[in-house]
Amino acid sequence: MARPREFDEEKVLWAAVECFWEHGYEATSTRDLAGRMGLTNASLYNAFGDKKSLYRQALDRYAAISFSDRVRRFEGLPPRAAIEGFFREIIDRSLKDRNRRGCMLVNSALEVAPHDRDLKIAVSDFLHRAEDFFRRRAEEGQADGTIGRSQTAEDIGRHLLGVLLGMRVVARTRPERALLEGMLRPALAILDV
Amino acid sequence: MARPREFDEEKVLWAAVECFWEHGYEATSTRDLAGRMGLTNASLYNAFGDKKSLYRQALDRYAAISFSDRVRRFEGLPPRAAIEGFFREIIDRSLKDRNRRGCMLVNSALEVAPHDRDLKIAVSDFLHRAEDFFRRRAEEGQADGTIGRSQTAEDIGRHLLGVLLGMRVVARTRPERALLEGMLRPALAILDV
DNA sequence: ATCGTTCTGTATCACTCAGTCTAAAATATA
DNA sequence: TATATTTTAGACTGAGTGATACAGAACGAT
Repeated sequence: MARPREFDEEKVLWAAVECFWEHGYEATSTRDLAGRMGLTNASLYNAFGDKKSLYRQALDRYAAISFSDRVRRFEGLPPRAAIEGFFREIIDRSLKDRNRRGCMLVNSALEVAPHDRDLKIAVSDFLHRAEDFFRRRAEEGQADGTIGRSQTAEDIGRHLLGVLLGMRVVARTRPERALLEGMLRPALAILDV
Repeated sequence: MARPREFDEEKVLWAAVECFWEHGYEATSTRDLAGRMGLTNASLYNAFGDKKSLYRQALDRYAAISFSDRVRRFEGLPPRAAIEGFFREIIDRSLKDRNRRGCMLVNSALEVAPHDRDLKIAVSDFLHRAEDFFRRRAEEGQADGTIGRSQTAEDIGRHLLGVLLGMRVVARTRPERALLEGMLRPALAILDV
């Protein structure tokens, strides 16, 4: 019925993800965004609403690609392999990340979630999902005897969530392999039978 | 020889700490700062230099009071008590923190350190000091037999640093006692003989 | 072909930003 | 009391902020 979009919504949204991911919410201006997304200010507001709405859409897209997808790829594996593989991938990604962008979800947990109700709920939900991923793997491993019972599955889930977030923080300031792997080693030892 | 300052530098600097601590660097304007510090824009620039310089001074002050002081209070205790006490205090503080400010050092590790060389060095230094605190306690505990040797003192230091940072992240979005304590429990179990 | 809708580009809005300038006010020394 | 020095107060700057208005171009439906 009307004139169609000239741009690829997926592509330009991912450009927004990269802006917000690297510089955070406040330090990214709508002009930076329009420039990197390759469209005008008017088109940006027309297609994505205001800045906060665009941030939310970018965060959801990031989460779908960088978090939900990872969970999906690992949750089918044997419990220990799932946990180890998950962390190994995080470490490798962190060390390859030349811009030290870290994890957009963690960045937003500190910068925007404490001051925005909607984003707090969204981020909190992702933290829950990461915790659940670890807890379920622990439950499975304890059931099939590949993971020990010295700690409850709940505590293992909470603990691994903590280690994951700690890695994400450290990776933005001290992306060192020895540090990240040394951080992980005792966590994996807890899983031993 | 000249007109003396009308304000207490310590008090107004602490007001700046609270601004930056709660809202971060970008979301805090120099007018917010001047207002909360109770002095004019000109006095602010005269006394503390530009915004970045003020942030650095605020961060150093925060670290001295909230980090260095804590390390000092616990490093004399028996190793296990030092580690446990350190974490218990973090948990209690996090749960009492109604504004969910978290830890200013961690906040700056994510927001400003990745984009500023000087602050990166400063924050990295604090991460090293936290890691060293835990590692030294582990060394002492392994020497006197109160901490097990299943993991090296280096890895214990790295791991506890990770858990600490993870707690600080989680506390800003999900400040729940069960989560924080469950996160810690397996970490302390690693210390068992 | 025309109408109605939605797009894009430009221009601009009112506002805030970090930072500076000027001049009056205040005080220690001489 | 006179002078030198520093702090105040508040107006001011130019650049940048998020967001909008408007005109015209591009298209599908009729």
